[in-house]
Amino acid sequence: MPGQAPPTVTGYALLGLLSLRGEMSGYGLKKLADRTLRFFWVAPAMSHVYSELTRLSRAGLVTESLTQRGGRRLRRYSLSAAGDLELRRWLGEGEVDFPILKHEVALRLFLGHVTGPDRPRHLLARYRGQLRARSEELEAIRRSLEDDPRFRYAAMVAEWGIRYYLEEQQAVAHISNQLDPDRGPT
Amino acid sequence: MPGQAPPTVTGYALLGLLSLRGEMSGYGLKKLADRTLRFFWVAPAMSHVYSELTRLSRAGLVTESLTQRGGRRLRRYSLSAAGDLELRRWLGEGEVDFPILKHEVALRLFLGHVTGPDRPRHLLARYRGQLRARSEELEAIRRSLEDDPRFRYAAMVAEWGIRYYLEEQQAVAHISNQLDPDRGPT
DNA sequence: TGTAGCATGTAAGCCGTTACATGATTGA
DNA sequence: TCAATCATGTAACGGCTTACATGCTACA
Repeated sequence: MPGQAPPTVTGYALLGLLSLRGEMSGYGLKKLADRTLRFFWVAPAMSHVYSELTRLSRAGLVTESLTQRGGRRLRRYSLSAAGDLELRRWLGEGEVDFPILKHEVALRLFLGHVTGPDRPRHLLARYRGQLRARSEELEAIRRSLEDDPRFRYAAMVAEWGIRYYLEEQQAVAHISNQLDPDRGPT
Repeated sequence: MPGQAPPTVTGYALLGLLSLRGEMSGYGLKKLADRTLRFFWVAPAMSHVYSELTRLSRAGLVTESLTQRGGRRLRRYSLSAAGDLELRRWLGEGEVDFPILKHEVALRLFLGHVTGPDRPRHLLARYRGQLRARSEELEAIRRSLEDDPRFRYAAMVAEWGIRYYLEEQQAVAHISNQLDPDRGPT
């Protein structure tokens, strides 16, 4: 069977979540992704999780177990031996892209010459609030990860994120100062 | 003419570049994007720039001027009055998404329980080198922006980026320490 | 009794990519 | 004269999204 396309990065990320938690439903996987992957990769849409899981299953990297509970069919996925191997292979292998940032706030600051300083100033203020909210969210998650050695690496990534959000708040404060009306540009 | 889809964010970004620099070729726009947008939005593929420009042109937001120079046709684009208006409208309007980060290094650290600490440690070291290179690149760009009030906002974004790369280097150092063999996890 | 959460999917389409194709100009 | 850079596109396709469709279960 030639032309089996390798999984996408998101596919591997899902394999990784399964390796962390064991058997899960697509729905559960989505919720877990929202608590983890979302902060440094993507928050995949529900439908995307399902289609990705279908592909992984066809490739033999996850196994499905279909159960009936009441009137509801429940499909649980877990990492197959082949999936575990393939995940390890991918993790050990070469090319890792430099991170990509899609930062609309920065884009709008960049275009400040069109709007004048008021608009970026306002957006920066809002962004700061969002950063605070995100910080708290992520800190709650990090606390929930504490003291379980299995989640040690997850906790490190969470701390990295918290640190980033903090620094970002300071950067925003600094820029807002520069945009201050007193010392302000046109 | 109903059903004219509004430009994408990247479309607006290109309008913004035109507003900053005036008349440019698709090729020139791509090069400019690589020195600016790349750091906080995307580095659009050459072909993407052209197709986006075609759409903007059809929507009347940019005007084309086709000239012949030797055996080569040169198509230059500039912001139309409608484009300028639409750009201002968009910049002034609501919803700005929270930044999205696609961070493969973080993903691989997150999955450290699969590989053990050596692999993330190695990737982190490489990442640090890339961060240094990027820092220098961006610092050169920022210097090229100095002392021109038109580029004031662009310079602020460049400084923001430099600051981010610096903080990221420190974070990486911190994490690498935690992964140190002496105090190391399994 | 109603609603929030659990649960599983299909269809259509957009944004952006890589691969392919072509050729002129500048300067070492 | 050769390579790098300038310059303009088309075709195919991939990853991910939104909108749509359906229905069970727990609990207030």
